[in-house]
Amino acid sequence: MKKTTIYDIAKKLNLSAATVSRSLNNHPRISSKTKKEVLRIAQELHYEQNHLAKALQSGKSFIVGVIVPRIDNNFLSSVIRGIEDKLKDFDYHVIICQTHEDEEKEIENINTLLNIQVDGFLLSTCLTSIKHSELLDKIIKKNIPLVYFDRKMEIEGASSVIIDDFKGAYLATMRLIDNGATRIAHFSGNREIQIYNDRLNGYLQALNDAGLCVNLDYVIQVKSSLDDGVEAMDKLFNLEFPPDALFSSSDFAAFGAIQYLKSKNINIPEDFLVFGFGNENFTKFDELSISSVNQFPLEMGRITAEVFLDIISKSTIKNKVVKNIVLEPELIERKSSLKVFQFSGA
Amino acid sequence: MKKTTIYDIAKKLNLSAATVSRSLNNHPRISSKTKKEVLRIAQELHYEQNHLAKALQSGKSFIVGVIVPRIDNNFLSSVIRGIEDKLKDFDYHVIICQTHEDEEKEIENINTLLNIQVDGFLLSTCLTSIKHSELLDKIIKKNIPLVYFDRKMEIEGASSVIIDDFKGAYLATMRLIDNGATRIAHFSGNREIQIYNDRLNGYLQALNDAGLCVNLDYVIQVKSSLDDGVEAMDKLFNLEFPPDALFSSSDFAAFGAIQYLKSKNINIPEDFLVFGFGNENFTKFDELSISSVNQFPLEMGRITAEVFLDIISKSTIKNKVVKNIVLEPELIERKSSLKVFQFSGA
DNA sequence: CTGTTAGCGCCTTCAT
DNA sequence: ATGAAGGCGCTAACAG
Repeated sequence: MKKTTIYDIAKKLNLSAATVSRSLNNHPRISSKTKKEVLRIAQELHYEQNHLAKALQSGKSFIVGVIVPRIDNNFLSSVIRGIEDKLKDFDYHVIICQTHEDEEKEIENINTLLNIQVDGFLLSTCLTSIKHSELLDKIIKKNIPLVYFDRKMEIEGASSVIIDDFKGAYLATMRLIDNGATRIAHFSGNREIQIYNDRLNGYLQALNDAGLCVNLDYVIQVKSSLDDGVEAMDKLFNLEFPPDALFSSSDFAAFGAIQYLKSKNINIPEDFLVFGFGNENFTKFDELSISSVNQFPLEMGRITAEVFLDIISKSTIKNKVVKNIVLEPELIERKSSLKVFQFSGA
Repeated sequence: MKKTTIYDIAKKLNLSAATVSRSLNNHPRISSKTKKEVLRIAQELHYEQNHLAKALQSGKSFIVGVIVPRIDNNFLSSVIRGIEDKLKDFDYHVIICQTHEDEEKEIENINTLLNIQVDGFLLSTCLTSIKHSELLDKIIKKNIPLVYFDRKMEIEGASSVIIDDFKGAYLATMRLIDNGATRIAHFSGNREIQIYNDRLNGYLQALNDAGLCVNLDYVIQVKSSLDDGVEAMDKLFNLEFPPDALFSSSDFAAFGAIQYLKSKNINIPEDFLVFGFGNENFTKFDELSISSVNQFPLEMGRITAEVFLDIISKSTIKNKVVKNIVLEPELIERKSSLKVFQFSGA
């Protein structure tokens, strides 16, 4: 059986397709009698709007493209959920693309989404070099809303929703210091990516403010993976003076670090303090109990979607809405960074 | 600047839009000279095909909908990656929806995807009751390819790509028995979902074949989460005769079980053997080293996509292609299920 | 309040 | 080998 269109229901009611269309869209100056009839017949005939036709006609696809490094972690999948939850009330659909931290793949994804004419880009980017600014400019030029979340780039005309990574890092490091650490190592990410650079700077600032000297041997760049955490920890413990604490910009790497420490029978938090970042699901489990920084992923997703909707609805050709939102991080302290009481006789 | 269409390039070349369209689609009876010119001008004008128009015209959206319980685990995100990798070579795009194990949400997702006229459904379903068969029938009636992966339902006309869950469970349980376990507990999932039922049956069959008696107190239904694993383990150890091994249909729950055991100073594998299912990333780490069943997610995704492409290309109105593929599981044995040698003087 | 017309961009008969 | 015409389903502009 053929799909029913507005023409079918127009014919049945001796109306024009335009009137049917208007009725369906609840146009103000259509008699409510007509509207009711149209609605009735529409149901009767199991009418369903053809989004494709509407999209072609309106120039909008009602699809937004979400590009992330990967989806198999709690943080990003929660952000995505936040985005979806918000957007579904506005009839937008979401296409998710993964870059696997590969810049080429991200370019490819952007082009694909450009191709299917998404109405907006929501990006947690892994792009670093400015050689890609051309592509991003294309998005801006085409007036497609571009909202970064978590990981942004500085692009004229792009919006962003991030947390204050510097602050999160600063506070986390400070907690380690407060709790007695003096030789704090740091797992950094790719420093061309702003969040990792910010976290590094927060860490450095905290050391500085506490009057601790910075040992660059303690700063190691890792990928957000357990393997890298293990390996990096091994490096640190082959130094002449190994650290006594770790602030990791990745929970996964922190997990790896803890694996390593346990294998060496180094006790946490008695002998070594650990603070992670991201508040991944596994951090809260007893055996790990990793202190971490909460980035409020659901909220971040929701707000990212809201910024997009704002741009869509309020932007004019003359006046482009651009929002840059910074969320507050929250420290979640678990066993791994607990203060160890020293019974110094006094 | 306006988007360039085939008309623009037709005008520039004094050709008809039809010829341009044919050239772009590499139609056989267009002179190669014309084709070349069209291609040249197309590039010059930065022509990009309007997918929406093509979709409207062809009745195809070039989008396939993927519905999964959740994306934040290794198995499903890898399957999705496999799907994407395969499909992108055929110009199909993927929309991912999460159900969070909520049947209502799955229905909602299916309706949404139906609405945007996806060209196919790739489902890892959480639907159990047959009350939904109506909706699924709608998909079949509309002749939209429906391919289940991992979790299937028995629907006339639907295809599926799954692993042999029964066999995986049977073999895993058998290994535990071979390695000395006699009181093997099982974490089951929702048994209305076929994979969990199959795994349960594999477990039961193995016990039976080994001449071990079944103790239903040892079979506990859990969600695929650490919390549930901890809780279930607590239940088991409050039994008069606690088990000496666990076959869990979820790695996450197995992880939880191990957390519990460690907190009780029960050593693995000396005092207790564990076998999981899914080969999640974390299973391979030293502290855990959980034996598990590999489901070859990348391959499963690829094959699922291939089945879809097969259906698309080979199905006729008379002859509907239906494929049901069962992959072989692979046992991955790690420390958690190792045989413990008993020095029985003999 | 409703009808007519036209067009979004593409492809596909049917001609030539 | 190419052109002309029509239509996919919908909405917006212009009438009345």
